[in-house]
Amino acid sequence: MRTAPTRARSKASWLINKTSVHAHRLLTDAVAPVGGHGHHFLVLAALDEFGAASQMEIGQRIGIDRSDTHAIVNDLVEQGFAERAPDPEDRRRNIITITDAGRGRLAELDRILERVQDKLLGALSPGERRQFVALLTRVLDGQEDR
Amino acid sequence: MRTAPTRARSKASWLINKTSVHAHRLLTDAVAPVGGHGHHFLVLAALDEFGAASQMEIGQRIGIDRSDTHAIVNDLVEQGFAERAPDPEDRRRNIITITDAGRGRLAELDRILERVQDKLLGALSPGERRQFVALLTRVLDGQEDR
DNA sequence: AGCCAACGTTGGACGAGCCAACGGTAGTCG
DNA sequence: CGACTACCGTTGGCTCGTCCAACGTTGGCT
Repeated sequence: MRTAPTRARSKASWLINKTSVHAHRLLTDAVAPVGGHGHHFLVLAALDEFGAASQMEIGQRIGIDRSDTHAIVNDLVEQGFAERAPDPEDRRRNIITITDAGRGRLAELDRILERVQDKLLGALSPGERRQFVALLTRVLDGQEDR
Repeated sequence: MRTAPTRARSKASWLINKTSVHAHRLLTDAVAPVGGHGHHFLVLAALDEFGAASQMEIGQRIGIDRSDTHAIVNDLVEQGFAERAPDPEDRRRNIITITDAGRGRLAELDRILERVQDKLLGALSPGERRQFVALLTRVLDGQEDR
């Protein structure tokens, strides 16, 4: 691997984009064998942590478009990891509920993703990983409210 | 903005992917007004730092496919920022050379990208930025050689 | 001479993120 | 009550970045 230009390697934006490609591939490769998808984990995590919610709310929480949320929820319902029911109090909405099988699936995906973190952050010590995640969180939060 | 699930926010892979979307948008938005492209900067930076090179070598350095390198070099040649000439010693190759105008363009894009870094890392102090870039570099390098 | 590898070029596949439009529902205001 | 507006889910499609396959040309090897 020939070295990239110094000017590029000093730009955080370039480092992030390049690393993101690797991270994304690690994630999809790790989750594909069990018939999963990166977004499945996010939706299940949101349902588990915040309880049943409308598709709109889920999409806002995990930061994806409502049309994509629709497709992900379809998958989860098909696989028995979530249930979709119309909201009796507001029939415009669907209420999505996580099932017991869904909680099991969430745990499975969580374990898989933890291994992905290990592969991704293998070059860092545990302390550095925490530092990295902390800095990254602040960078991301600084972007979200604009 | 509703908060994302804790499980997601603790995963470096998710943070990186999400931040990458913001970084990429900041980059393209900043570079579009001058008729540029993120990859233009990379190719020019490689030519400036390592001298004239084949398209293959450029692509390997900045980590993009040769077909995409082809398109980027086309742009740069059209705009007068680079020149493409067949290699007299190996006629399979093209030798790409940066022009004086190309060096000026590189400086312009570099200034623009520095402002992008400021927007992206606005939440971090100068010392934290250096730390962040250092950690990110190690993470990326750990992925490249696999 | 014959075979294989390298390079540039072209075309296209694939997924992620995003947007527009529609029907159905709820809330609001005259 | 009726009209208007806003919201949600659903469907379809657009754009861009990344990647791969195939081809013709050229060079190296035996």
